[in-house]
Amino acid sequence: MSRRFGRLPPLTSLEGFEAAARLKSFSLAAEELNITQSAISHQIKALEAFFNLELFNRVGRTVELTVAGHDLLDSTTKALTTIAKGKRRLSFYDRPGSVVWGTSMAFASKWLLPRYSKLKQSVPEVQPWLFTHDETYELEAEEVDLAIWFGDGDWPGVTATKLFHDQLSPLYSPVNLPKQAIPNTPSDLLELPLLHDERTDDWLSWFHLMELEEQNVAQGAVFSDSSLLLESAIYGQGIALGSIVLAKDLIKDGTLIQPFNESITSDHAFYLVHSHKQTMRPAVANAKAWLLEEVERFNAT
Amino acid sequence: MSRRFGRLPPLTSLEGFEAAARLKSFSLAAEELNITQSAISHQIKALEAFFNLELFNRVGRTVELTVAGHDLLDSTTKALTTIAKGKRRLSFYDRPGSVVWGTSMAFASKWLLPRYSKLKQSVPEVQPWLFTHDETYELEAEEVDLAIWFGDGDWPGVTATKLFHDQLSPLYSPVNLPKQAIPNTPSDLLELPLLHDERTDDWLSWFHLMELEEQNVAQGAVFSDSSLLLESAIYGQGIALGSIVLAKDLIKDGTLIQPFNESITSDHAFYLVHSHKQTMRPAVANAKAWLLEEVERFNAT
DNA sequence: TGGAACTTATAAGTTTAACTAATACTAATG
DNA sequence: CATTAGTATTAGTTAAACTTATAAGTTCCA
Repeated sequence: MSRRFGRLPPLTSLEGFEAAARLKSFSLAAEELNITQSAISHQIKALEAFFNLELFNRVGRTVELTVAGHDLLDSTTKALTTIAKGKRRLSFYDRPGSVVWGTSMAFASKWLLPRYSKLKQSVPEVQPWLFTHDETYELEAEEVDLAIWFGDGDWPGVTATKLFHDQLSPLYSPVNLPKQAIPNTPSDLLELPLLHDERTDDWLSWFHLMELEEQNVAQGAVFSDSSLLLESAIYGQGIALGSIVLAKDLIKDGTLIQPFNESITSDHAFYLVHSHKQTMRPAVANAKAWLLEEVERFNAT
Repeated sequence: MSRRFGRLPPLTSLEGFEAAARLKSFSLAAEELNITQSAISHQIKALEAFFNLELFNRVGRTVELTVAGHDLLDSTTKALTTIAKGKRRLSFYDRPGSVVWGTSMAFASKWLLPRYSKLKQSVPEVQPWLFTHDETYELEAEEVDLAIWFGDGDWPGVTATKLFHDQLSPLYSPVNLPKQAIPNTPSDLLELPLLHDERTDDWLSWFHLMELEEQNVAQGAVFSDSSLLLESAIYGQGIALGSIVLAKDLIKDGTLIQPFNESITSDHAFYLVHSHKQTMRPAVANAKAWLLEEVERFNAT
């Protein structure tokens, strides 16, 4: 029977090599790994013998990687990173309830967080970790078990389940917005500070939907984060063209008022995303099931 | 100073773990790695102690991975694969001229191969390895140094340099096509067998360009590989709507005739692609430089 | 039902790879 | 040119990895 990976280089030496290559010094590498400089020297020598190649040029009292050494560093770093991440993943099995979520600030604060107590009730063992990040795309779903991304659902290498389409409609605070400012007709809105999403032509689309053409909507504050947009509206700083999905709870309890039923629908949606390559811990599977149920319930109301 | 990857698990044990997990047997793993069953047992135990987790359920005289074990297998396989590929990359430094090319069959046979002797002249030390593959996308540029891909140039994680846009025009063999069949006007073509690319509406586009609308072009052979398409035309089997870029040499030496100057231009182009993450061996850099020069010369004619 | 055929696990001893200590060597520095 | 700061080497030590031998448990089948 023949091995799957052929004869591998001495794996322990790779750790020393990586440190030496990164720090450009055998001594510093030795210090970092709490072994002697001599040990590093031996490790490098073993690797050089294995590959039958010089990995470092010894110039004076310094060392620098050869081209081959550089090449080896690439794959070594990648491999060790993979192992380190794997170790981190395994550490979650110690705390069997851990589920690592990756979501935008807005989704976390306006949807997920308000439902955490329900999650706790429904799946008591789940102990969530919440990682928020600005852009939908940034993470390679490696350390995150479940992510919520906003987009068109077309991401390679992941499993994406649509949760809900986003819809935008004007929203204001009945408490904090000055009484005389409260809008009765769509054109009243033009008298108010308009609060914008990053896509500043959304307001234009909305007025277009209401058959009010060619309005000047380029006034008012712009928020990169739609959670801040809603909060600004809550503070009475104007009228937001906000997500009625994210604001649903706030609308229900009267914190925000949606004066007109009309809303513009985005072609983007919120998706539940996870790696289809990685193994799913039981707690993660439970949390996923809970989320999908909760979304269904949410969509039904 | 603290280590970059934290304390790593015993790396040698990972190889044993991978084999045991894959083969679902400690004994078979031992056989594969030419060590004893006992050694595997110890390795697994060491890993289980390190992670403080069961990696296998021992059921009767068989073993099966736990969920955590499955998870660890994911990252271990990935890491070991990376190391094995890294080793393979380093092996090319032994034969310092090796350059691994990845191209489509068509580009290899119609463009690259005819120029190999020039490459040899210009960069004598280069010893090329040619990997052909059907689809542009399939390879993660890991073992391939230089690839030529056909597409829109928008691929993540790689450096892509445009070589030339593709253009399609009718082509036939003056020798093998029956004399009476030789076309004088575009509409003559409709009397001949039309040879197609996979995108079978290209012929329609060409007739449209010639202001001959709504023709029935759905006759004749279809080739998945544009190299075969040209060869079919060379054999006189019909008239191909072929790439005048790939066929340039053949047109020049009279093997193929391009009866009309008009050609349709694709929005896709040929790109030279390589990883921007991986280190480039000197021979690869030389080969790249040669290719770009050669393409410039080719485009100038 | 009992024992042959396979497993994995364990205890004890061995080998070998990895590491240390001490020192040699070399290049840079002031 | 001595000092300092790095790597290399040699020889010896330690600890990890492995082997041998055996135990203990399952499965299979006569």
